[in-house]
Amino acid sequence: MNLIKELTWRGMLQDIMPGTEEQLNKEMTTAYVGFDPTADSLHIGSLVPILLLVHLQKAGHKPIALVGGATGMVGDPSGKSEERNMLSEEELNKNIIGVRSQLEKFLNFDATLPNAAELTNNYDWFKGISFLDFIRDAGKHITVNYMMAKDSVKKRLEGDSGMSFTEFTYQLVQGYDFYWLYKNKNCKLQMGGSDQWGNIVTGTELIRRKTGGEAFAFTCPLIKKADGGKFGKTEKGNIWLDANKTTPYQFYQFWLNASDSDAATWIKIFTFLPETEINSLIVTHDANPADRILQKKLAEELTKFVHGENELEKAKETTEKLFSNAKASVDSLSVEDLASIEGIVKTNYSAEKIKAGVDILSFLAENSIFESKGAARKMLQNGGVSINREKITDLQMMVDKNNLLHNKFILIQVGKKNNFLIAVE
RNA sequence: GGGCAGUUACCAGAGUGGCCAAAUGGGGCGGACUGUAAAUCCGCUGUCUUUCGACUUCGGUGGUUCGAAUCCACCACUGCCCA
Repeated sequence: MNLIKELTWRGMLQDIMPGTEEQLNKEMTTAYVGFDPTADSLHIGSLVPILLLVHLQKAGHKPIALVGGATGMVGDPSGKSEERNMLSEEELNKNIIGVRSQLEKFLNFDATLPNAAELTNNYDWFKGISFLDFIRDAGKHITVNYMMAKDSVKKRLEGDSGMSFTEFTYQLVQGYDFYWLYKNKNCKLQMGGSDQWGNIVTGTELIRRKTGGEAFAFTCPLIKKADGGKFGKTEKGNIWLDANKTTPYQFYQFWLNASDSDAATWIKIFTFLPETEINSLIVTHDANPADRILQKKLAEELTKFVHGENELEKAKETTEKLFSNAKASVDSLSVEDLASIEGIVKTNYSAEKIKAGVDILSFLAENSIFESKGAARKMLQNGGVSINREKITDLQMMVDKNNLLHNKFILIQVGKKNNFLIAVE
């Protein structure tokens, strides 16, 4: 399989350095992608770089995932309009462990393979390099003029928040990573998001000047929504790959909610389905967009990829229960149905209080569905709250045992998509 | 070290003594329409609260004033220029 051709039709190729394809065709090539340990889990924004590594390995090359323990301490100015806050070392270490364990799920680390994946942490080599060593070894080979010409730097110089020396140095630090991997692991290729292009090129430049060797690079486009919105953010923040932070159900829902135009682009990027299959899916989808064939397939494939078959099934079941009969009365949900709903917010509530009756505002606030009664009131007035699928507009309403489903549950919806299940016992 | 400009809510950005919880735009949330899309339209968006009202906000601390985001002093931070 030709990696470059594969990535091209999938729309995963933005910039590519001349000679990269030849290099890949010539021999098994080692390539790396860097991941930022800014949080203890990766989110779906990191999914594309991960997929680059997976595709690379599938094509018979050797992937290295680099966790930026050192670079994380510096802070990448790319795409940032302001100086970043520094993470404490402790936080950083926690994050590195989290990120590392996730990457392990997606790549094949079987050491018997010639192209087994590898994980590295650039802190391992940076910790032994002194500042003086660094500015002599790396700094001497790259001019400030060169570094200033980078987009990430230029933007910050033109802006009005300035840039610290620390962040200015970032590209050199990242460049040194590439050089180090080139020298020690025969890594000749770096991949990443297109915002990384500048940093990556500094690396190839450093390699060329220090060793006279040749290194290559390509980047993938940054994923955007068709309406220009930020990808991967919802009202609840990032979509994480960690099931504890974003449940598989929420994860599944995120993809299911993709717009038509996004779904067609995303299914190529985020799934491994072959071109012919995707094309026919698109045709089917266009014939009847309301069925959302693309969204469903996208959501299925990805949830399976990230969380596994089991979790996918559960996510689909929950979706089925909460949405497919949304118009039907709640009575159609059995005790088992309700008890086994997974992935949504569940809370317990005291049976005594229900027996006595609670006013709706207190009830919503006490169950942390809203932060305060005031917030609950506003939402109620906006017509955004349903109890057991019936829209509530009466602010005085009392919640009591008549509202219990199967004597035990209360199903609350805020908006169309936010479901809460209260178990009363 | 010197000079100049600035710091307002999630972001951008108006407001330069009372009509300011603070314009406007973006973002976010909710509603209508739909397909759990997109586009469009409508509402909400400091906190708490029985929509009364109370409380806390305009970098920080003090002050002037009946009254301060607005005036004064000092401090902090940021940017630009000079050394």
